[in-house]
Amino acid sequence: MYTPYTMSTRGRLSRERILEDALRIVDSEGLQGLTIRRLAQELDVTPMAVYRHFKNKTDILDGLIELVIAEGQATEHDTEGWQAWIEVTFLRMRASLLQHPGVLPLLGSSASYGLQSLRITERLLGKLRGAGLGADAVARGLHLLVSYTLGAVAIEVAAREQQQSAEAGTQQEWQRQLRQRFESADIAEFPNLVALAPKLSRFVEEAEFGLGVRQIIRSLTPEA
Amino acid sequence: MYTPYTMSTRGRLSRERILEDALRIVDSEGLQGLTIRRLAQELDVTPMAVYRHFKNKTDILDGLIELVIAEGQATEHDTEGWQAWIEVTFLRMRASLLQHPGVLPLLGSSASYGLQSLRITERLLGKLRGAGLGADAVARGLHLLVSYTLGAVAIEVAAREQQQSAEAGTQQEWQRQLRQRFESADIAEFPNLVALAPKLSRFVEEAEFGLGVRQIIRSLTPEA
DNA sequence: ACCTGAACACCGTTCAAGT
DNA sequence: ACCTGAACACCGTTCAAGT
Repeated sequence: MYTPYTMSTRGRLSRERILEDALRIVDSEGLQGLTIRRLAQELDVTPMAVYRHFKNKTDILDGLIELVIAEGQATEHDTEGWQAWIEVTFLRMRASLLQHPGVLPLLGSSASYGLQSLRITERLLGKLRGAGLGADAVARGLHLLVSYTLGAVAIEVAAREQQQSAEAGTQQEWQRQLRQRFESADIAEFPNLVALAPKLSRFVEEAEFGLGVRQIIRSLTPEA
Repeated sequence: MYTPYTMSTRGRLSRERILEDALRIVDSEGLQGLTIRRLAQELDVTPMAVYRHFKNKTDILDGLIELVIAEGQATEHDTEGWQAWIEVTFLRMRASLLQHPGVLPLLGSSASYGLQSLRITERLLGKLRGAGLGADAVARGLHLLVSYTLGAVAIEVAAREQQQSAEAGTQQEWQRQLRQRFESADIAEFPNLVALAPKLSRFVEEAEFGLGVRQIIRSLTPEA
């Protein structure tokens, strides 16, 4: 029997395909653009079809985080030297999160204990222990690096959004607007912010993030 | 003319009173519990009355962040010594965010350029410059400390939620469940995670957070 | 100036039914 | 087994009206 509908180019539904479409929607329209109904429309299907593969919307959101983390392949490289390896790994982590800024708010909620996250953590712990660090230094080192990366990306995304909504195309224009805001404030006095604004606004660049990671790595090994 | 309704014990509407009620709802029911309709009900008012004071829901959410930051009074202390002062400031920041975990997802979105945030930043910059650090060290130091704090709190909140939803009352019970999950995983091999689990799960405590902050502070001053 | 009421265009999710 | 259709109890927000 020939059934043209089930043979359509879009193929059949699956967790994978649903998550891919969901991520595309989040990338182009933000997290709030992702609704079950909108997603179903993208999949050429009724909203309820999605519930055959995910138990609810939270389930989809948890899957999205895992997808982004897996896609990033943060630990899939063989950089020489454990310190350089760690640095590259976190640079990749940052890059993959920045590619999907919409999922960031999800990290602060409840997931990140998925299989993909655990795998990356396992590999990082292995590298740090292999470098000869003690158990305490390893644990604190991981915590410092992961926390710094999550926070830095969150700040970077927020800064980019501000910059966009302020219609400040260039960095110079954005700095000019920031300075203006500082100076016209109620208290009218943010001398340090004004003086350091150029340095502070540099932290939306990969190079500066890398310096931060390196500084943390350096602080893990008592020089001797 | 006596008009009992406007003299009610709840008083009149204002931005302040709306934000206070909104924060109470977020604290007790989470961010998704905060709806305009629910908020209006709490205020004994029609949903539309809220729109007289806030242009939309985003406006309310931005206000919430500022309220939490202001309430925290992170810089309102006079601890002796710049390093101790910085440490206390970030410990306070962590504490106030943990008191209102519901607002955390908002930090990763778009605000944090409000007046309260800028004031805290200004004071931190002043302290760091006063300690004799160069402009680059000050900028990177602030970035490291703020990023670390945001990330660490996000992880801490996620961990607490996981712990709660797993109905793991005690730390021991939680560790037992985690270990079980590692060992029953598909790949079945997370040796480092299993070995270090006790150390890793300690990072939901103030003392460990403080150690992280101190390590960053130490890395700012080239020992000499 | 400040609040109300009714309406519009959406949500996530349940349930019973189709093939 | 997998998908549909209709319905339920909600959303944020606009608009015109009341006092």
